[in-house]
Amino acid sequence: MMTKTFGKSGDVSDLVSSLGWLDEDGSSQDGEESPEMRGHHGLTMGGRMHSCTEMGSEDMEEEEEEDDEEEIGPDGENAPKRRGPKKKKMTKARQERFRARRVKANARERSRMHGLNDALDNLRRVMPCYSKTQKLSKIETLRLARNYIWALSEVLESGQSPESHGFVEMLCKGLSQPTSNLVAGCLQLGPSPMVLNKLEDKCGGPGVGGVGGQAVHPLIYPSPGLPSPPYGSLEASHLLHMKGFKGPVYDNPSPNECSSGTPPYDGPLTPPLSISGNFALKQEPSPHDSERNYTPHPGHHAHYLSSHHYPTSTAGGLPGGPQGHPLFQASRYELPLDVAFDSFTPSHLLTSQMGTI
DNA sequence: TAGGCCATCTGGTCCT
DNA sequence: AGGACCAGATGGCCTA
Repeated sequence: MMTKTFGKSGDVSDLVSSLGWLDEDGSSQDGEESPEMRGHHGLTMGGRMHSCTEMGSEDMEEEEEEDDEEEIGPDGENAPKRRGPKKKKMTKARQERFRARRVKANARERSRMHGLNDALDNLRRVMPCYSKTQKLSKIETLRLARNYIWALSEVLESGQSPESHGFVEMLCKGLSQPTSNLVAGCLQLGPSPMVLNKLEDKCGGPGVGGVGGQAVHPLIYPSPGLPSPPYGSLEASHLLHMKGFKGPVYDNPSPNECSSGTPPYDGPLTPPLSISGNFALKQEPSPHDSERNYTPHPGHHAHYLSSHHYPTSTAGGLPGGPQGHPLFQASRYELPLDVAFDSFTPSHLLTSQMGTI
């Protein structure tokens, strides 16, 4: 591991261990270095450290000197004195301060990324087809969110029905095929009889409540006589109480818009109508709060990943690509059994469940 | 096995 | 000086 990592860097492993890199940040409580540290030892020491201002190569050479008080130039005693300001020696005290700063910075960075992920998770919850186990990837979540805002704005402006293909196509614009299939399946526009059967199994049948006693979105089970889900009032204007439905008002996207796996941002997509006033945010406790106290574990990645499944975007076709629009293809992606449509309630979620995004 | 996605560490930069 | 933010790099896990 270390030998492999430092293979190109020469013998710096001694330096690394002398600096205490293997046991920083509590990441190696049992004395083993974490995988992350393994990787970054090689990176830091082997390459980028040369441009580091905090610990430049000269400082590193100084660090190799166990005696803090000796001052020997990089090339030995006979080396000409450097011009310019003298670099501070990396004494042990400085090393310790540096490590302490680094440890704190790492913790802050972790916390920051956790916050970012929490916000992303909150965003997932207000997206169509939220599933606790089949989470959308980060990039797909952002794309779907963009499309969702755009589609809702279109609904408000043009009166387009949220049940139309146009609405769903707007939602799926630029998404990967698996995600598009997921959305289409959620909105019952895709080839989803099997999917719906699964959902019925899970939900107790169309219109019979939702997962865990939560409401089923009426777009999925628009049968008459369904109990009114506990939506707020805004969703009525957004999605559910659309009057004067004029049928699909969808403008087909340009042929090249969905022709790549990671479609570039196709223009400003400025929503025609501002709905910013609908975002009355109310923070709810995050499910990750209990994970805030980071306890590094060799298998923490496995633990995380084993409990989250992401629809991979590598499954071939792309929207508008050679395989055609995903909404009208045979489903290659099955919905998870626990897809929770209760989150597909735009306004009440926006007003009551939406955390800080 | 390759590719996607992820968490993490890290150094640089900017700001207070 | 220290914190926030960012991007690069790395390795692990999962899936096709």
